[in-house]
Amino acid sequence: MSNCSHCIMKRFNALKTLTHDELERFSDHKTSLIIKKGENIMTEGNSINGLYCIQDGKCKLTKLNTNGKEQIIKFVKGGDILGHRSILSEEPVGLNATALEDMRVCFIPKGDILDSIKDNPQFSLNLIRNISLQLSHANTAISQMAQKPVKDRLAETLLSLEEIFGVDNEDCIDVILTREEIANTIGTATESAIRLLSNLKKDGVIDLLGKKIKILNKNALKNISEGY
Amino acid sequence: MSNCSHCIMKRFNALKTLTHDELERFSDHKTSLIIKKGENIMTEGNSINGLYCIQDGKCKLTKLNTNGKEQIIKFVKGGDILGHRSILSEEPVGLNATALEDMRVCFIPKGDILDSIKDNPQFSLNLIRNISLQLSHANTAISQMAQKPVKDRLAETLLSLEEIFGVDNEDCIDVILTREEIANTIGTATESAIRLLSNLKKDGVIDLLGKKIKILNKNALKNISEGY
DNA sequence: TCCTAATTATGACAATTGTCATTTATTTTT
DNA sequence: AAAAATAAATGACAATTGTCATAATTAGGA
Repeated sequence: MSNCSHCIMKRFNALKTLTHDELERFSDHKTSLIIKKGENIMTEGNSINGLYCIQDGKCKLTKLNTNGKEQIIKFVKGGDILGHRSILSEEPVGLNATALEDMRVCFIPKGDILDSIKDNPQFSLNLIRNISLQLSHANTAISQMAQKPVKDRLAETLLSLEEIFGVDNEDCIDVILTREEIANTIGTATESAIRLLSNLKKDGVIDLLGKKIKILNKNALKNISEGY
Repeated sequence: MSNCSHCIMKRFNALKTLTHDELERFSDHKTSLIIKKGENIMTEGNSINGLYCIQDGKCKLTKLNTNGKEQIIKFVKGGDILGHRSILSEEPVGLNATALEDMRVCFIPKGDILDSIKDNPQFSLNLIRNISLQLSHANTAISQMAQKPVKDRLAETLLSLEEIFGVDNEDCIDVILTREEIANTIGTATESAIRLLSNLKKDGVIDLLGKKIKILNKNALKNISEGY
């Protein structure tokens, strides 16, 4: 099994402040998992006793609404961590993390994380910053969901997906989502999402190649996302 | 000037874990402020160098959208604290805090807070939990804004306002908001909020006494908020 | 108090968005 | 490769929500 000291994860996020010794301790106790597309890493309401480090692959964080609809709150990819909020707050997990493709994930037991939090103030501060930044993003999302029309939110979401996942060798946004998942991200009916995507294509702002989406005119999208 | 050791604040939130010595230190360095209705305690984008303890009065936390509309993210009242997110994350303030009525507020300099965070792990953990809980609420709000119709969101908001502020001696929700502020909370046009409030009154679910709102049938509101 | 300004309320209409039905295309399974 | 299942696309229509105009009411200042 690979060693945390050499893991790409330690270049990212809060983990980059961990010492060699701490990483060795993680190595000794960690377990590596393969999560298949469609499976959950974490499930809303469950409690967890450790931190998940995403080595590779993409997943969606979702919340099931009282009306039974799925809302996608956030996308997560290699280099990100999951579960730290739940560890720190000692609350159950608030969101489902569902793999969008096969994933490689490491699980580090809660005890080791708490030890590092105690010993390494910089580590715990970075965890707090991570949560704090998420709160800031969430507040922005509330505002946009509440006040922007669906078309603007779609434009915003496409830009944000390219920002998060980058583009592949054909300049398409490098993530595969169903139209339903796009609809569940912006908070609209699947048919509406499909129609608005078609309109954007007709206007030459994006191109649709099967499920792949290519942004042709980023400025136009930015303008649409701001209501012009 | 009053002493933090005897302040009602210390019964609430993260502050309840502070020691007598810490509270004395706070007392020595704190400043008391009166914030008039309509004035800002904090302003979006500004940096702050301390923690605000709300002694008395109510305020709204808002975000200005790119389209110029105000979105109300959260309501805050006596016993709550403001600014800890910004202190911990070392980022500028993300929201405007605007007084809904005259307020009494204490300001405790950042240095004292950071000292307590370092010395008192329980205090810092409680701050994290506070932020973490806010994130959890924010995620729920995203989901509801995205997927629930305006009527449902209004019902939800009325219940939540009564939960937060309680009722006065006439059983009205104990906060005065304009129709525009209600609209900015649920994310709709002022006229729509007015119309839906009128409908709820016509249906006998609430009563409207000027700006005061009285919930007559909490169960009916709960059902509406869940789409029935 | 009266006057002015702001807020609340309501109507009429337009724009947006959702729902249902159906067709076409794509993916998965056999 | 064919069949079955799933997803995407589109039309028709209904429901929701927003905008603009205007009237009624309330609040705040001279």
